[in-house]
Amino acid sequence: MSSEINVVIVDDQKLIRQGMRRMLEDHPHIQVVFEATDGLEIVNWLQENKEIIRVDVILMDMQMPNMDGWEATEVLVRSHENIKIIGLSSYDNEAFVDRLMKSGGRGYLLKAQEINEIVDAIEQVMDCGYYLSDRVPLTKIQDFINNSIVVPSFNTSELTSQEIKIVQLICQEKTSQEIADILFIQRKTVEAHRDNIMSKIKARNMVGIAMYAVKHRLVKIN
Amino acid sequence: MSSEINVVIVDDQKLIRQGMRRMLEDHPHIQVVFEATDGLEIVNWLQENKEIIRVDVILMDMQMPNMDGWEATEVLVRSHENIKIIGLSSYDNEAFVDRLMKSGGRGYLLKAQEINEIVDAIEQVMDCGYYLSDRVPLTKIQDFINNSIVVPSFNTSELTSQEIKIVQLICQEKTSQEIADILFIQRKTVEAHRDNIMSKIKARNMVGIAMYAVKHRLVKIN
DNA sequence: AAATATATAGGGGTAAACCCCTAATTTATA
DNA sequence: TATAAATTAGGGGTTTACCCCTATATATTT
Repeated sequence: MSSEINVVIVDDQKLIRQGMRRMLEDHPHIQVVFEATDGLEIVNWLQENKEIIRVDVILMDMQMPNMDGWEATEVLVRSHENIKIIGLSSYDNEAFVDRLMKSGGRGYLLKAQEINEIVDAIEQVMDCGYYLSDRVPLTKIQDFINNSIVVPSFNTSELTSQEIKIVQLICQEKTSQEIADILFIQRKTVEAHRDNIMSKIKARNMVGIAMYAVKHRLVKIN
Repeated sequence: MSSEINVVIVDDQKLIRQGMRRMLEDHPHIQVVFEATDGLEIVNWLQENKEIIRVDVILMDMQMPNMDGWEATEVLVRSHENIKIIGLSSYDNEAFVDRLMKSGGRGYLLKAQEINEIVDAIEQVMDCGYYLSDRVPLTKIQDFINNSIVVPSFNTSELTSQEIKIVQLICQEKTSQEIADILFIQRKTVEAHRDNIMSKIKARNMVGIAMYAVKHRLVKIN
């Protein structure tokens, strides 16, 4: 399944970028399609090139001028939800990993790590959606899996905040009437919203809505 | 005695499977007869091929979608008692080892371990029935020897494999009729299964089933 | 051998979901 | 300010989900 993965490298150090690119060149199914020197550059570049070039994975340094890796990740997961961001850092720091994952990152790598593991990470992120290195303590991983909520402060997705409320209630197995009672609106209104949601996200039924909510982390999985 | 050992590799990562297979190819008395990507696949495959191919050892990853290594082990030690299952994981976690041994596993290996140790483990399991790595504290080993009763508690994943199939199709937004057509059974049968699933997992509707599937990782989230 | 679990399938009814449609008011944005 | 988007609500029809029930064959477990 992992055929032709388009990767972008974001790091302020040229040496790192080039080294990474070289190493990835040994893996023909991985294409480095762009290099950026900081968060701002990649955000702007994607804005202009999103229609032209498909980007699957971004290898993002954390410590960078102008806009650091965490900030850039927060911005990009909202505007380019299908791009998977893997953090890159010299520091094996738990708080760093934490923050990145909360920002919407899909994995965290150390620069000291071997190329195999980087390729692994890219492939695993493409296949499973996430990559968590062996080093990351298990408790952290479970923590992460359990609390993988990111309540979209902003308009994350294409859904409005009222629609998101309805989506969340649907995920709690509420019927339209129950949702109406909770939100003090009419059942017909809930149904109108629900139908809108379905056509927006191209869902066939409420299960589709629930799966969307999970995928876009609109709900907490206990 | 260890002549011609038939091995199955179960891991969701192709890289791991292929690497393992390659490494085992250097040992001509070990044959890799099948690769599966998750617990469900190996359970189903064995069901269909138990008469045709003899399987001696299964190298089973722990963290997998659909049905994880522990669940699969619990199922398989019941239905195929002569197959010896060696756990495989990236995590050197005592609780993981514990749970696997309680599920009926015969040994636990780290992916980081060298191929020699993996071959060792396979041979030792064939000869002695068990393999416990040097890392495992001695007390643990004695624990196992003393309490080497396989406590197959129950169906961990309270769902049967047919039910899991239906759950997965529900998560793909299929209607009962569509599921029936896919599984070559009647719509009424699918509905009976669905109702059973709902009462088992205490779901109110299909969204509840989808959320359960997510929580218990019966489905992959892309 | 008996009890239990699983997979199968059907009858029949109610409520909800689903899928069209229109349309008013409010809020945000160009 | 004009336009667009969001929120609200309703009419009406078809399909599906949901919730009872029974029942048989097979497989597994005790």
